Amino acid sequence: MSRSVPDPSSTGDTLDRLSTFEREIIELFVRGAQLLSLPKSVGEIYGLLYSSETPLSLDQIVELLRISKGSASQGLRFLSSLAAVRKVYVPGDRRDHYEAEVRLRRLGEGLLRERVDPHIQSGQERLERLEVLADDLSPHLQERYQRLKKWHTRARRMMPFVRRVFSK
Amino acid sequence: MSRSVPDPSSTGDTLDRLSTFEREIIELFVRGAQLLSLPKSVGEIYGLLYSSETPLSLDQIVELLRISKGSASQGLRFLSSLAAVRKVYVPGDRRDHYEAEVRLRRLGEGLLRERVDPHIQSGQERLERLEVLADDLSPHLQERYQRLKKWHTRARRMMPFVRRVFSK
DNA sequence: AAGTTTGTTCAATAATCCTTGAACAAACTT
DNA sequence: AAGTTTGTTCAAGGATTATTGAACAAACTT
Repeated sequence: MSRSVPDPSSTGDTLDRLSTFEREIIELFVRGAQLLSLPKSVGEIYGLLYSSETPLSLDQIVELLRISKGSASQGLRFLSSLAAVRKVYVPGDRRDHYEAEVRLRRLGEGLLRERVDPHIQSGQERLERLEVLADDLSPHLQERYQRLKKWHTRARRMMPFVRRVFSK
Repeated sequence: MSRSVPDPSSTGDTLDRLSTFEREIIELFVRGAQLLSLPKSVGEIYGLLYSSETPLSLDQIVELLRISKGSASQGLRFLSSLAAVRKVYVPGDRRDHYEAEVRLRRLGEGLLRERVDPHIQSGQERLERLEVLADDLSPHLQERYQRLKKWHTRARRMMPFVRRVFSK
């Protein structure tokens, strides 16, 4: 199970198992996670799987990243829910192994589905519940209400389009 | 300085100064803030200004939302940095008054400029720093590196396009 | 069936982020 | 110039979120 070139600058007993390059890749995804306000561990796990040549099991991830089993388990579950990682069968090994989904398009789809769509949906419902109140409102609030509805319609119309940006 | 219809169901001494409708609008923006992982107070302030007929001063905001002066000040500063609110001159009043930028396009521009662009920029730099290491890498890591660069290029190319989505 | 491996759950802790309020500065008023 | 109004800053506290690790369950092995 050969891991790639270890960093010579690794310190003492830590005996890092990741090359400089891999660590840089991971950091890149950790920052990406920040941008999306996702936990650091999620970025780490995805980054590790992104750079790994072979699928990795939970305990390999735990060992390489030095995070707890709990974090790894939860992180993998989250990433699975986005379809950002998938389980792959490894002959002769009982453990689940994971690999990264590297097609940007699929990543985008998962994120939109899990994190944006629900908000658009709940905003939709909220606006609908306001509809009944909207009649006896000041002209100003009427205008603002109409504007909100317009935003919302546009957001909904935009979605399939945004999805397409990720394609190809 | 007439505020709009107070909610009849307001409880005791609180004597709410916001109508049901306004409160609903505010909650809508609080949820929106959540989606973007912004502080609740930022959503509240924007929601209040969005629904307000007249520009409001800091202490009016403090009073209406019952948040601290500090929160209001910081929230307004943040919203100003996005150009999501702007100061307006109110004759005969020494205080700054704020009103909401309600053009979706402008809001989108501010958000992209302040929260997305910097990340794309720093990712850019990070990738460039990796370039030098990229030569003596396993074929697999080479491939992943190329893919990352492709993502990045696409993200950059996408930006002006995304901006345009907000227009008109 | 007893023991092992594998992975999940969840309560406790750690880390992070938001809010408050008091102290301060700047600009105006008397 | 002393006092007031207006707004900012920031340390302390509160609230929220992430991570850990131990207990547990399920599936396999001997």
